[in-house]
Amino acid sequence: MHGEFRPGESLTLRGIGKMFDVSMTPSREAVRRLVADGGLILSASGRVSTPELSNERIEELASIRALIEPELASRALPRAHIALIERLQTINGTIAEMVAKHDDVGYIRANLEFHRTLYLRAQAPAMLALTETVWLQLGPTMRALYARLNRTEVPHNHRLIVAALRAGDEPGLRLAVRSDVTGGLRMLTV
Amino acid sequence: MHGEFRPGESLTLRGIGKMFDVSMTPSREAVRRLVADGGLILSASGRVSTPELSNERIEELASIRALIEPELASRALPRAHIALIERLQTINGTIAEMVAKHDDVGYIRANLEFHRTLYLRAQAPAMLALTETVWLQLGPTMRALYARLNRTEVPHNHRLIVAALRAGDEPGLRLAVRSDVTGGLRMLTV
DNA sequence: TTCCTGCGTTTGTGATCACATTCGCGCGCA
DNA sequence: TGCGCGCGAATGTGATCACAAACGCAGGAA
Repeated sequence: MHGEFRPGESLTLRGIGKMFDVSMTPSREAVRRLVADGGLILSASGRVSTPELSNERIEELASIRALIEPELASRALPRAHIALIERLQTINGTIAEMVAKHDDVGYIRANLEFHRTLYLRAQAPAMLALTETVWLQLGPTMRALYARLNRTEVPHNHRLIVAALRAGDEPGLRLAVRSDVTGGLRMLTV
Repeated sequence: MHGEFRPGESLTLRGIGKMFDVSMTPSREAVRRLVADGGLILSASGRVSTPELSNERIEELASIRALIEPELASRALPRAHIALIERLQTINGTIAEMVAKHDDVGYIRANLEFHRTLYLRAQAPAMLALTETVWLQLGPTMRALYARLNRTEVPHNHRLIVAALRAGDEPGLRLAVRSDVTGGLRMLTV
């Protein structure tokens, strides 16, 4: 999910086991879970690798994000106290640090934390879980994107999201979230 | 997904293994996969059971269906030839049979097949997979519902869906799908 | 009757093994 | 130089085992 693996990277059960000092059994269970969620793909012969998404698939996943995430943001809006908004601004600060350090994985992690922090307020665990499933599928691909473009600042849409939250502007919030979600992924499709 | 298990039913790895004449290992992997998708829940001590959904959770899952499924139907609409529409009507016939036989599991299975057949035309595999994840979570609960109410005919909304497809009526299709999806689940919340 | 306490049984966990399949690299041939 | 064949290494699969934890039922105390 955080882009620690590149698209198409292949993994082995024994290798994963060594990473975490466990035997093959726990590796297999973890892999099975990730495969179920689309975070890893299983070849016909049972080999495991990170997904290499086609452009169509990327667009589809972006559509799903554009469908669900504005809804989550909208549900979070009535419950967004000032403490939450400040927390989001702090995370934006972290994002700025990651941009400065050119830490791609850190950037993705902080970016997703921004969204998750907001959506947690929606009190919609199943919807959030579904969204995280989509993030999981996009992880390796997002890494490939952010490594390519050279960001200089925090995404503009994050500031728009915070502003809309402050103003209680529901349509503005939906639009800002939608733009933030589709904006980054649009440049993924080569 | 098809409601073969009641909500809160508990399963054991060794028991599942016996069902399919395999050892614990394949059972564990299958269970892990279903747990990842929310089709089964894992207690703190590792015991496995089917989920007993709260009313809030049922409403949330219904919202997700109401959000995604009209989108899938809408994407399928331009590609819905006459052959597809006839296939949907055939499935409606199967549903009528299941109603007559009071076969709850068969009813759920045919009902989901109706939706899946339509959505497959949307050419959106990730979106369909997400939707099936939701169906999976609702499976045991749907069984509990359909066993309770005594249906006498095919759901009216299924006929509306077919009519909207024939007419190429996109707003009507979205509405019919949305009604079909939320209608059944509304009476679940006791 | 109700609650608590033990204890035997059931259950999940992680490790390990044998085996069939597949991969990938190098050799040899054209 | 390019292509196909073959063999050894690597990999996933399913089974089994030892062990610790949890469960659930029975018996006893209040």
